[in-house]
Amino acid sequence: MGGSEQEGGPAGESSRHGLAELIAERRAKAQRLAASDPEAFPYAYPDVEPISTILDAYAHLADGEETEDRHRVAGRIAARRGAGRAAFLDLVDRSGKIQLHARVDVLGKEAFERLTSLDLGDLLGVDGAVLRSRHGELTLRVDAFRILAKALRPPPDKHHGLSDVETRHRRRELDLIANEDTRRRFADRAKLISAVRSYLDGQGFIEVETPVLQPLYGGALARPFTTHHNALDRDLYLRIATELYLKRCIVGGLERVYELGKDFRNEGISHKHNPEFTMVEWYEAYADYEEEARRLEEAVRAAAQAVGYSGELDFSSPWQRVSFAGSIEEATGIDVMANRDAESLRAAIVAAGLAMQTEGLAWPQLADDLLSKHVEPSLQQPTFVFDYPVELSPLAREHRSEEGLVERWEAFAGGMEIANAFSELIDADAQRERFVAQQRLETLGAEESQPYDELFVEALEQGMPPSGGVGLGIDRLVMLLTGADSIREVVLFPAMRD
RNA sequence: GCCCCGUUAGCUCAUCUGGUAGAGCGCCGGACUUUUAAUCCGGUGGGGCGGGUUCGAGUCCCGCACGGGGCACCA
Repeated sequence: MGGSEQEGGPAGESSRHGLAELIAERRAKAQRLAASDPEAFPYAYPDVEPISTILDAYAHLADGEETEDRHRVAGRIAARRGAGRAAFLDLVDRSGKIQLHARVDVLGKEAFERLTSLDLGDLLGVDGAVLRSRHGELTLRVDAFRILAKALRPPPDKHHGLSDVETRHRRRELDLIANEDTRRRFADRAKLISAVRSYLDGQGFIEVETPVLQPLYGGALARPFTTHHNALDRDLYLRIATELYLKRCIVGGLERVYELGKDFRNEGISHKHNPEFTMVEWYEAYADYEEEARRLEEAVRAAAQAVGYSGELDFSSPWQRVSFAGSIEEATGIDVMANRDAESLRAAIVAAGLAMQTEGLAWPQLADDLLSKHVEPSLQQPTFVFDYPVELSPLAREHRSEEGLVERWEAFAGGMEIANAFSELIDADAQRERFVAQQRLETLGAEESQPYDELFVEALEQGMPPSGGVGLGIDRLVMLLTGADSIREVVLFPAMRD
């Protein structure tokens, strides 16, 4: 539907007579039910079993076999067949779907008619005996039932479901009602997050919570959202990363910390980008980026296992490893390390005949563009890209043997970046210089740079142990492990225009 | 921000060159005691918004909104 149509006002309802009538029918039924029985809609319905446990427990039942085993289920009415003196209903809960057999000779005329006059989408609780129909469908013979809630609005099509992408994202509840795939995907998301937490917890990490509202943003190169604190009468930023605060926790001696939560970046929206997204960052004293690469492999493997991933990507260790400069040279023939200023790199790009915007870009942007446009899309299988230029990585420690590089990797899979890690820069004076260099880059045309964070530098001055840190994009990992091609499919309520 | 495509009933979809907009599901009424996209009969409901061209616009033109894809931006 067009987004311009707003619900609510009498004018809006009258222009959609059909829907208004449907709602009126359902509301009248709800009122009749309430009038006929003061307890028509109970406040609770205890001892409900998941449908799937009943399906599993009676998988052995032969066609036509009946039991007197009573079970209680509850869910939403998804379909209804037959009438007269017997009817079949499909009841759906979070775990699955089961058929109900309603018989007038079991329920009596009044209750039978009350049950069969329900609408698709209504919520129903049932006590019944398990049987398998002659057609082989596991079924509950309805012995007693409670109407739990009335759906005033019609549900999506019982067979075709809801396919309109816009409605699926704006009205996620309808998507969840109509599409089992959607329900499963978000259940998988929860399992994946739980697996990552559980992995880190098991490795001695402690989960911490650092400010979302920050006086100064940092830890990534991105534009922030700004907000305002009234009592303090000052502007604050929504965090773009948790990095700097987590490192202060490492300085403080917490040794292994992680935070899993939302970051906010005020940038474009795409199938890979939502303005608020979920990231886990972990930091670990006495480890370097090699150690963290191993950890990422383990964490992702745990996540893949948790959701039973069986797709094309091979997350079994060890992942492919390439170098930043080497992968660019292989893809484009350009040696970025031999062209260390914007002028000469731009010339090399032009000479190579690459269709790329180069005007006004500083060296780091040019080098990063080469990677993201000519290398990243081809990285389908999980791959680490190692050893980035120092200009791109103001928070990473200088490479132990390669001049001009830092010890940093990014992990890619499915043509997307999923993680980023460093041997952390722990030298306070070097960090101060990097911040200054960032400010200089900004004047050379960089859109974003790392703001100078004096409090962070002072924290480093307390002495920080050699450490490794990782940031892993949860939404993108969910995309990969559930086969979603858009981040909007793995975020329950993605950002949409009003 | 730019380019391309899309928007028809509550849902899923039709509607050849401009000429009274159809179906299935749902919902309402009726038949049916093992159906499963139940079936059968009858009924109900619609062109995203705003302009323009035309005797006549869902269809052609312009603008807007929203969505999808791409670019830019963005690790």
